[in-house]
Amino acid sequence: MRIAEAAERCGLTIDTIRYYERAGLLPQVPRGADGKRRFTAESVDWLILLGSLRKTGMSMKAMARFAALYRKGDQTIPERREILLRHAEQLSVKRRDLDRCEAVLTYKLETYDLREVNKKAEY
Amino acid sequence: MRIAEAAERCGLTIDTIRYYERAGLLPQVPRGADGKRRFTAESVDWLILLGSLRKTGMSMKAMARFAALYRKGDQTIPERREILLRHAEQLSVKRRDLDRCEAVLTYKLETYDLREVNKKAEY
DNA sequence: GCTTGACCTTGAGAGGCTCCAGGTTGGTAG
DNA sequence: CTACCAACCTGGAGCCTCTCAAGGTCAAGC
Repeated sequence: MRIAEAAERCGLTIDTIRYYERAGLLPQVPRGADGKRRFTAESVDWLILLGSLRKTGMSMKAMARFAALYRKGDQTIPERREILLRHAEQLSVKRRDLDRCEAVLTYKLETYDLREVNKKAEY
Repeated sequence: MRIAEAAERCGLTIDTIRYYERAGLLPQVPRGADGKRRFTAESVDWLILLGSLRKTGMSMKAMARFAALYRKGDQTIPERREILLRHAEQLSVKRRDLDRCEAVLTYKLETYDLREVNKKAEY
């Protein structure tokens, strides 16, 4: 498939995909006879993985490292495994950020409500 | 209190606080006779709110809008309320991102494990 | 043969920090 | 008293991650 379809399937934009390629985050993107990029189901999977990692805060540098390991072959699986495991831990940190924000918002909204009540009570 | 203490309490860096002030995200930061910024418990609360919003994806532009409303006084509370409510909805979107990433990671780790098993079986 | 649409590359610009150089001030040690 | 140090200040450069615009190529359809 071509870049437009790949973009739609993985949820990244066309520009971002090209940017990631330039940055070395994609393991070789073959081109058709027309010079245009061709993507397979696996490369879309890879993009989805990258997108997930990125959206949840992994840096491009770390993703580049991950991609480099991938290119080196299966003997790097233990290390890649480690990277993903460590990132999975980051997810709980992120969740805690969300929880904390939720608490702050709830509190803030409550104080707004209180003020509304007080205002009404004044008249 | 001074900026170092405020930074420690709200979890932002000193640089970020100054940056936010320049960007108009802080409702007036008074200075002492020495020309240095002074923060109160409330301004720390404000910084915590900003930090929470930022960490969970609100843009600085939106936060600037929020700050501008705040400066206009209590009659903007309904609108500020709306902004926070809408952001609270964003939190669930973020949570879904985390869930999706978790699923992707789990799947990926499983395939690594499978390969390990297969490799061992080959010999 | 001309237009249209999907792709291409290169490079600039935007958003959100982060860091650095160089300067001021206030308190403490000698 | 003076010298020094820590904590602050400002302005501006640099970095990361996109995002967009300009200008070019190519294939297909009218």
